[in-house]
Amino acid sequence: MPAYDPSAFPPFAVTVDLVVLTVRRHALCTLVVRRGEAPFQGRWALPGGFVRAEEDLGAAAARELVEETGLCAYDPAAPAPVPSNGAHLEQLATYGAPDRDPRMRVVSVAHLALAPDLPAPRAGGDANSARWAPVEELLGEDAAAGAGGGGAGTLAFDHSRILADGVERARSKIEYSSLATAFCPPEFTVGELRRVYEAVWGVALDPRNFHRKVTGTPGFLVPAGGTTTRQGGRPAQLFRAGGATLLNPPMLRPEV
Amino acid sequence: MPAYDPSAFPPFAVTVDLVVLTVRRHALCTLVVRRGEAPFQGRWALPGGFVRAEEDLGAAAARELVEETGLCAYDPAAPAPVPSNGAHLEQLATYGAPDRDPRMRVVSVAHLALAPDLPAPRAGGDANSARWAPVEELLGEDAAAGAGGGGAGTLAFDHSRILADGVERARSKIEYSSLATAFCPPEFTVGELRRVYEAVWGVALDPRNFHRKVTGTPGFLVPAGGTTTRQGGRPAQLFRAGGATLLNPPMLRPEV
DNA sequence: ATCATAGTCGTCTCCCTGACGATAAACACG
DNA sequence: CGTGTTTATCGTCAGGGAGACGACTATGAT
Repeated sequence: MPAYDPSAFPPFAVTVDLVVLTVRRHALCTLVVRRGEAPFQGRWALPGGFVRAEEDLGAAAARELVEETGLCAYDPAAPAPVPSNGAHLEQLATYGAPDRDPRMRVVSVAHLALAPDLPAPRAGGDANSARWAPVEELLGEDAAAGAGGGGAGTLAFDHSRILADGVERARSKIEYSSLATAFCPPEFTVGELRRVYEAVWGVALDPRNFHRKVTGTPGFLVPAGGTTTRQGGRPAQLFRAGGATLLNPPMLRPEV
Repeated sequence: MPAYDPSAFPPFAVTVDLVVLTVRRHALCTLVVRRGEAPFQGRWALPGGFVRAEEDLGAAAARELVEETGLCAYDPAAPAPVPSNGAHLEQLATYGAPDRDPRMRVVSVAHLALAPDLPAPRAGGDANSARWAPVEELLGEDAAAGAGGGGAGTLAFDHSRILADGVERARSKIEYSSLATAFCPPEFTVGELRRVYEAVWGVALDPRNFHRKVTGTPGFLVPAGGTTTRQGGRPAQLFRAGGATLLNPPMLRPEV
């Protein structure tokens, strides 16, 4: 085995790609930007960019998140003071197939961000080249776009795979953590939280059992001023996310 | 935002580091190698190495695994034919703090490998510079080594963090998947599987309830010839891993 | 023969969950 | 102003799974 030689290593570019998920109009959506350049020109892609020379991976992801959405990533270690435009950010996985970028060897550290519903995307200054796309539309949950897998509306590079991995991570993680509150504004109702679960999982949940589960789990929700708001029918109690991060026992998504 | 310019990117080195876990003598152990060079010379570190120019990340990890242990990583997609010296291999996370290697900017894609108990480590030809170290000894589950966190026996670089993340991944993943069988030989008894859980979680489990759970979960275990073996008392039935990869409902580790 | 060690089968109770009835509090109508 | 609709919230009930154990079985060690 060759010795660890700092001067003889293959040159890599390292980027971060972002899977930014939100719930809009009862559907799970992700932020995509239109490519203006050579490979996959005109196709939609996940936002991302190069990691700078003296920048940590998480910092690069947070920087890209601000540039693309204006969202401020909050540290999971921090206590309650979540800014109103805060988003959950975590590392997802790293993708480095030799041919994933035809121009050169690029290793991309994908990150997953969960954000509450936002007014409109602003692509770092360039408008209309970014949008919230329903995940179902991009992934075609039902075997999209004929043979080969490279359907019409599929994302550039291996971004479809990255998106699929990010969505699956989000779907499984809200089972056993309180992460679903990251999709909600600072104060929210039980019904709003339930609609988040329904949108992410793509299923319908029983309102009564859901209410019992989330209000009965200590530390999950704390009443926020006991106030109410309206969204249709009877006013609902407002909550904010409690300190608990782990849901035990978990709330398993219904099978089949 | 600067355009995607392939010729102007900061130079990175990309490596893979391996958290190879196994269960030896009732204890969760990991493979560590002794560093012979400049930074952290003489300290123990996780095995790893550079990703080659035309090599996929997973391939690089599998190559390192063979070089260090002789273990052959099997693809999770593959069916039953698991080689006797096969190991589970999956990507863990990527670590890229700017100062994690004092010599240059190195981004390391850590991987997690789970292997059955092996005779003895062979460090790619170099013996006695590799060993199976009990995880508890390396991580000091009980706030090891005074202040600062850089205790006496701690690993080089940020490898203690990587190891901790890998161990936590393994601990949580055997809850809801059949991954614990990766620590066992192709044929094993329920008691051996239980001792794996006990070693990984560091708890004692009720043999009766454990037996009921694993034999009652369809697809988890399949009887292997109905044969028996001895390990002390009454002979036990032999099983091999079934096709099921997900455990539903999960087997949650006891709290506190 | 007796003991120690493991494996395996049962039982009992508690808690959680899914299914679903019932009530409450707002709004949109006519 | 009543009625219907929508949503929130509380209750009830049956079934399943898990923790706590008792009991029995089949080996080897003494």
